[in-house]
Amino acid sequence: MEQEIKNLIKDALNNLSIEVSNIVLEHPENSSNGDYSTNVALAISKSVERNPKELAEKIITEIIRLNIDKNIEKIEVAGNGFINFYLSREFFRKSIEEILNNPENFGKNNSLEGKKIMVEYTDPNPFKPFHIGHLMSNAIGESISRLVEFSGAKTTRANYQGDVGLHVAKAIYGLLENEKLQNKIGSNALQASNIGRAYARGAELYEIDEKIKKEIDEINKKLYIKDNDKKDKKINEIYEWGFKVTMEAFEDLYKILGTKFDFYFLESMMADIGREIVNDNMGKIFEESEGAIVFKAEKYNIEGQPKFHTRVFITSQSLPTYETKELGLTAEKFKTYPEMDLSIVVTANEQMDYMRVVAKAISLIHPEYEKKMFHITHGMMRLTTGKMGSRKGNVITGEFLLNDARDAILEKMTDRDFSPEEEEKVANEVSVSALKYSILKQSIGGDIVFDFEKSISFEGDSGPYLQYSYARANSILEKAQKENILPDPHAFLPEIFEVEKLLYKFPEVVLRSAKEYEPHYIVNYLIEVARSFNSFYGNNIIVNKEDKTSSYKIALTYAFSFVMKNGLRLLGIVAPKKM
RNA sequence: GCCCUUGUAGUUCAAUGGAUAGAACGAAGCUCUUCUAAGGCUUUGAUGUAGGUUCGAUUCCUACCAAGGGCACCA
Repeated sequence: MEQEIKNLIKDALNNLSIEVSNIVLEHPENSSNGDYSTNVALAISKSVERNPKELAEKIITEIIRLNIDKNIEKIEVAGNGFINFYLSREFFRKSIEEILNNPENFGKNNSLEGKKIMVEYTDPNPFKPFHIGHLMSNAIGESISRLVEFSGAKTTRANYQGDVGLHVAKAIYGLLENEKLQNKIGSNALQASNIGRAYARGAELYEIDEKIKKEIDEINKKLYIKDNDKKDKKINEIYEWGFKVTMEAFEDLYKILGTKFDFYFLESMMADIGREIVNDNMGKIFEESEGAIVFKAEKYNIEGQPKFHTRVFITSQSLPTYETKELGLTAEKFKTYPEMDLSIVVTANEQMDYMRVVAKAISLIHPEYEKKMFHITHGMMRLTTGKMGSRKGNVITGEFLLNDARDAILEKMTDRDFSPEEEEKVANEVSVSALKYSILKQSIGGDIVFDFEKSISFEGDSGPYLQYSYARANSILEKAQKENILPDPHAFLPEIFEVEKLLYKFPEVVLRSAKEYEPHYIVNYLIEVARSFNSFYGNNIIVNKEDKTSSYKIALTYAFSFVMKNGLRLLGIVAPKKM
């Protein structure tokens, strides 16, 4: 429709001998200003030295003279010279029909058709808690994965995890100090939370006790021993158990969160690969400085662009830094998935600067990778009570949040007749939705001030509100089936509802969201759609044998439920039929 | 000091250079013998400061102020 109207305007301008390179057509915020609007008369009024309102009138006359198809009800001049297009009943009727004809695919686009994309996100570390920061990365990464998938890309999901390093040694120290924490009974989550506690203890002592600091450093060195015979048996045993149990606990969480990774990359594997790359490029890209091996990226600064800086890749102790591992990781990704067109990495924005430096180094080695790497950074989770850090132990784990949200939801669900399994399943789906929604509702660059109460709220601006709207629609559809009234998008109904004016826009919103990697456009759109549907629901009796237009209202309800379901899926949220 | 983010109702967030700057929470009121009241319907309130570009600026540019992050051997 958008293109048709644009062509119409273009032809009209042509006939008036006015040339315009780019016609802007948008949806007015307020639907009383029409369904589409163009500012073209305002934009060109100066260059043609005409009054914009008069010009707009002329353009409209010309459009009407040219052709006015039955999708357009009327065209008006408004404000200072906007031209507003009002779509017809017939257009909205057809758009409902279109949704019903292909519900699964409604909203898809082919902007990334055939592209192969890998998205790396979540990245929790074994031996450390899975906290709300990881939840944030997971929600964003999963949604972006689904957005590019819905745009035609073949998408794979990757997770990169720090299985070596000081944090492991700290956790192991904590476990050695308090053997009770090594209890191997209970769920993965329970065992993992004990390990998390051991980590917090170890991290605390590392800061305040010199002697313990040395012990932990010693454990760390032992962890790097590769020869099986020389390994410390006890430490090794704890490591194997701890690694397994924390990784499995993460896996349990991914299941609840709705993520399934295709690739797991471990930091320990990347060090050697990265080191080799550094060695191969000594003198060309990397150089020695103060005993360390560094990349002096500032040599590549470009006027007007953010500046690079020097980063250490191999320390003077001859240990590879994170930069080197990242180098190895990127190489490994392209090796694992050679036909890859785009490698997206989702991390917090504190990593932005050094990722730029690493990316620069990589693109000097592999110029063909330069355009294939994309780093998406999100803000930080901030607590209303202050800063959170896993070292300080004041972390809110994903487990804890999900459990709490689920308990609150279970209390609310008492009046539905669910089997215990169903109840558990739906409660999980609703709690995930509450949390994901509170993360995805804002643009991803900024920090999120995390309010526990609000994050599990079910009212107003929330994930459960969207799910609830879907469940209500579904219950109407069940009733319609029982009463044997079939949906009919051809049935006549003179009134055009607000919800109809929104439903046809879904594909545009998806496209924009995918192009900008911004799930919040979907969120805002779904809230608007849900609100308009709830209003429609409140003011109309939809299933009614006496009402000849009932079958159209049911068709509309179907269309809404399909859009809502597809939209929620893009956010990584499941839409339960009952709640 | 330099580089990135971000400054919008009391609070948390929206607004591809457009019209009367949208929601939600909070507060006040109304609404279930109709399909899920986790709902609907009313009322209330905001663009950090100073310039510039533009027919038009929350949006773009410059300076300042404020918050957060980053800038050599941590990740």
